[in-house]
Amino acid sequence: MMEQSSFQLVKKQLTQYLEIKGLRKTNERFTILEEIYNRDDHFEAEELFFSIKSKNFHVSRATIYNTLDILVECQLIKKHQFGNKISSRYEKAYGRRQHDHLVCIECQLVTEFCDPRIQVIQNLINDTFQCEVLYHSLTFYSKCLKENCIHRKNEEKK
Amino acid sequence: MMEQSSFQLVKKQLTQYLEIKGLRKTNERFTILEEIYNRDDHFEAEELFFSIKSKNFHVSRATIYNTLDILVECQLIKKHQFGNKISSRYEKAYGRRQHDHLVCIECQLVTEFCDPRIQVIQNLINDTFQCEVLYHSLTFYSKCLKENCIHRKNEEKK
DNA sequence: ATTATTGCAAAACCTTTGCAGCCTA
DNA sequence: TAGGCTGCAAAGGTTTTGCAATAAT
Repeated sequence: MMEQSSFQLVKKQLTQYLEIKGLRKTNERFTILEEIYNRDDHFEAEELFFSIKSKNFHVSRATIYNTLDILVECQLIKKHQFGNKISSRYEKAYGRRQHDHLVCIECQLVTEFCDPRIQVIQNLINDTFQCEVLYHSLTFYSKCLKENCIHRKNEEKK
Repeated sequence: MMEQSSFQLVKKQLTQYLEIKGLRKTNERFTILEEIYNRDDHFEAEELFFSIKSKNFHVSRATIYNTLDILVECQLIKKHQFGNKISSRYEKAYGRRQHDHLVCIECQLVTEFCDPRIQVIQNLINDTFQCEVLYHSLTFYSKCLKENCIHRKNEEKK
């Protein structure tokens, strides 16, 4: 879990963004931010909805989605769409270095990795097409890395 | 448009796949295949549905989706999920070299590119995580490359 | 007091599913 | 003629929207 002092920085970041944009500083928004920064996974909106609910806060789905959009805009979280699932996934972004993902095609376990070559490719794209890439998505798909994955076990049984 | 002789190869490919899998060779499946191979874009299921309809064939959505799944399985098409749109997109795959995509964040124009470095990264992932990557998705997002893009024009007006 | 934000439910959107009837094998 | 495939419509899952009530400024 993130240290309390670090979370204060994130909270301050959001406060500033809301002020600059003339948006309101509501309890819901900070509750959602805190729940996200207490997680360490790549979660779906629905999972966030239930994890907040389980702590006896109540925030509606509409507010969850609204706030997720805001947090993406101010770059406190990142949004991903891993191709083998329909719903979007999110992860906290503050203070984290650029990375990409390796996803299990069966259980959706997400593993992170960094590779500087992706930046080299991006620079080449910029030059070749005379454009400015704003962001990218790179995901590799393989079967599970998890030793005790139920799908891996199924495979061994065969 | 693909030459007729090339399409015959694709059709044969599908025929063989259906036979091997014990699936039936229906008119609908070949009609869909043909329509796909007459296109040169990255299309959505709904677009395919209407382009077939406009030619006075009739194929239901259920059959479109069913057949798209089959064509992905036998690798005659590829399925993509570009993050800024919800629905999946497809493109023909037969005889095409591996490539990735650059997508306009406003009008969704798709441009293709190749870079051998992605294979280098993939090999490193395999070694590092002792897994076997089955496929990948790499997409760069930028504003439009199209000279006469409506969004680009809007930008110039500002 | 003003008006952005919330919660709720309905709608929208893409995709899947159930089932009766059709058609391939 | 057996059963996989189709079309249709309904259902499913995720996300968005309309609107009245609430709360931040």
